[in-house]
Order: sequence, then structure tokens, then C-alpha cells
Amino acid sequence: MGLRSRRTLAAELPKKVGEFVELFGWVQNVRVTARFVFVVIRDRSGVAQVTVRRTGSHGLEDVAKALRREDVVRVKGLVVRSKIAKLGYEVLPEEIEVLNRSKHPLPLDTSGHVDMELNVCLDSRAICLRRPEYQAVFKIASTALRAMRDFFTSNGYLEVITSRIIACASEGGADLFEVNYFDRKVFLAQSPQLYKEMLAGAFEKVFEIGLFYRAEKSRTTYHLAEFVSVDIEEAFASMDDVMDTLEGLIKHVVKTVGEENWRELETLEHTLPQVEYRFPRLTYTEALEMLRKEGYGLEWGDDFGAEEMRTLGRLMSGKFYFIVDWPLASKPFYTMPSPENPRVARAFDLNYEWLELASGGERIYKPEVFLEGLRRAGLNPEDFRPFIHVLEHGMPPHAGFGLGFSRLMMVLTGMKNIRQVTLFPRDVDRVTP
RNA sequence: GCCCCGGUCGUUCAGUCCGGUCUAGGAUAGGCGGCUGUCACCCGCCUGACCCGGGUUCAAAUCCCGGCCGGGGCGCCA
Repeated sequence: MGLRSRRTLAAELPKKVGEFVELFGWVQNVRVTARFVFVVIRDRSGVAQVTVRRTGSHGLEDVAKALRREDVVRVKGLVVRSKIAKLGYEVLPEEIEVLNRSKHPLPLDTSGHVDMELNVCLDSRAICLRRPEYQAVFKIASTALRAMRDFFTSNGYLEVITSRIIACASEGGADLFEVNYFDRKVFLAQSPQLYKEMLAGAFEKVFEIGLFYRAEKSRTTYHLAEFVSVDIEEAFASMDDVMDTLEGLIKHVVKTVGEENWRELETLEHTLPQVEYRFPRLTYTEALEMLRKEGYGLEWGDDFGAEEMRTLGRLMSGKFYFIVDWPLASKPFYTMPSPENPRVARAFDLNYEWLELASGGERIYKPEVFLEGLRRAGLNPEDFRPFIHVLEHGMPPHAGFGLGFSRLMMVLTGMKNIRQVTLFPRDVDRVTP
């Protein structure tokens, strides 16, 4: 018989009053009194109090008294109601087995009395996650991932997995990590961009949730060298279509997390953002005008810096909002120019307050226009043969977006640093654990 | 890469400005003892730290320089 079928979780005890159960978990606390030893056991469902009556005969009592925080134990005992115990019930043990001892002192405080610095937490990540308030973030993340998959699949998108290994450092923009691949120099992908476009030419609607890499020495609270990107690409769709999809996605995720993770949100003392409105769609030019009125000396074509984004976020009063119709020069080479004005891109960003969560738009689908985009970006067409090959054989018009999953998680959990919502963050300074 | 701030028991917070009873203090964790159906149990005692290197000084946790590490901001940034 497996352990799992024998096991009872702490949260199930109220239903087991009068029965013998086996608890498995960690020692959270031990309190010794004249007639009892109280051991608090924590498992993934919550905590339970194990009450050992002191008989003076060195048995269970000695085992219980010797327990220390984070020891791993199995407790077999009778569940009884209790008017005195704050939980309303407790376990009277007949066996306590120590499955593993924890070394002391612990690298951090798991009792919840003393807070820890982010770095201390990350250095002992799995131990820091013994604390419920640190677990809450990742329970919400799991719900969000599931909600996104539900949303995409129920809207007809096919989940795909593309390669992280690419041959050429040729997609422009950010720096790529070099990897030795059978004595060839290859690179880690920084986005699934061209792959998902090619797949949109076959499946029409695809999405991918995956890790991507950028070798930029960014030291901010919202950049990592390894990050989770949520990407879609859709054939026969316009910029407005995928913006609607993205808006629907955000609303579905917020709603689902609100329904399923209210306990975790309470633990984090965080309230989800409101989404009961149509996300404003601001043009780049309108945003520029708003900033000029605030006194920023910006020219058409300038990018918005951090301060500008904070101002814009304030002016948009804490809403999710799109900025559309960017200058083409500020967008990647594969971006579709507007048919009305070739200096304007059919591209958008989605922001929440000051933070850029996603960007997307329509893509070039004609080979000759793509070659013109490459020429403008100073890139070598030879490096794009496989992609151009697809463009030449019936690539439909298409659009898509990429969403920074961890940035969305910051919004959903109220965390101020992307490392707090990443289990094992990778940045310029950290590659362990 | 730039600017600002910081580095003190396992963790966390004081002390540094203005060098000297700092023999470095509190909380929490750990050890021992006491009290006690406890539930952040309580009380007492104990263990345990000034990032590294150089300099100034009679004297450095404290001032100066360099390094390393950390926090924040900016830049870079599909």
C-alpha cells in the first residue's frame, strides 16, 4: 500500500474526528507544558496540533520534546474534538516517527516571526517556501498558467513548443547567450517570434508558454536573464483582433485567480486590479501629447523612459491600457508598417500603470516587404532563409503578441520585484540555486 | 555601464553622524532550567556577529581609500 492512500492532510482532520489517521509533515513548533507536549505539524494543506500527554515514562513524550523546527515526521493518532485547542480539534498520537532531522540553526526564520531579505530567501529558496506567504505567490502563478491554457485552448489556439536553440544571432535587438553545441556556436532564443509565425502559417492559431533568454546586463526589479514568455500568433487576424484576445486573456486570468486564490490573496494582503472596463487604446501620438502637456520635451519618434512611463501610468489612473501605432523605427524589423503611413507600425504595447506587460502587432507576411525590413535593420537575408522560405509559400496575414508572465504575476500578487515571483531567478549576478 | 544608499550573532533590528564603560544591545531561532491545556505560550540563564584588505589615530563596528557583496533608481532591453 502506498503512503499516499494512508495519509491524511491537516485540513482533512475535521472530517476525521473519532478516527485514527496518519499525518506526514514538518514540525512547525513545539510547546512543552507540565502535562502535555504540543507539536504543530505543517503540510501542504495547513497545520494540525498533535497533543502528547506527558506520562513520565520516557516514550512518545521524549520523542516529541526532542523535535525541532522543520524536522520531518509521521504521526499516527486519534483525531478528537477539543474545546480548548484553538483549531477545535487535535491529534492524540500513538506513534511519532522522525523521518528526517533538520540541521540547525536554520538559514532563515520559518516560524514567521522575523522577515527575511530577498537574497536570503533566494539563497535557500525551497526552505523559504516553507512559509505560506511565500507559497501563495506560486499557487497564484499555477492558477494563472492554467487559466491561460484554458483560455487559449477554448478559443481555438493550439499549444506548441518551439526550439530554444537557434543558429544565428540574427533576430536583431537584444544580446543572445552563446552556447557550445557540438563544437558549433549557437544561441539561446530570446523569443519564439519567427517560429510561432511559421507555425501560424500551418495551424493558424498557436500559443506557447516558455522560457526565453536575453544576455543583457539589466539590473532592475522587472528584468531577468531567463524569463517566461506567453506568446500567441494567429493567421488572418489583425492588430485589433489580438488586442481583443489579450484583453480577454487578462480578464479571464484576473477573474479565475480572484475566484480560486482568495485565501492566497488574503495571505498576501493584496487586492487584484479592476478589469471591469474596456482597456483604453491610446495612440502613441496621443500618449506623446499627454506627456508634453506634463512638461516633457519629447519629439515624435522618441521612446518613453521610465519616468515618462510612471507619469503615463498615473494619468491612466491604474488601469490596463494599450498604446498603439508606434513609430516603426522603435519596433522590430518584422513589424508591419501601417498602410496609411509607412512611419507608423501596426504594433501595440499593453501596460499596467508604469509596467510594460506585453507587446505585439501585425507582422510582415510578404517576402519582398520582409527583405526591405531586414535591409532597414541592417540584417543579412541569408540568416533568414528558412523563414523567408515559408513566407514564399503561402504565408497568410497574421498578428500576435508576447506577454511577460512574471510581470503579470507582479500585478496579480502585488510583488515589487520580479525575483519574488520567480522560483529560481537568473540575473546578471545569480545562477544558483 | 552610471548614480544614490547599505554590509553588525543562523535570521532580523539598534549602535556608526560626533572614534573611547561596546566587555557590541534587543527580537527571533538554538541549548539548559523554571512555570504552565499551550496555541506568536510565558520567565530566567547560556551559545552566537562588527564583509575583506589597506590607511589615519594613543585608540576604529564607528573616520578615509580600494575590493567584494546587497538594496534602490537610471540606462541597456522583441
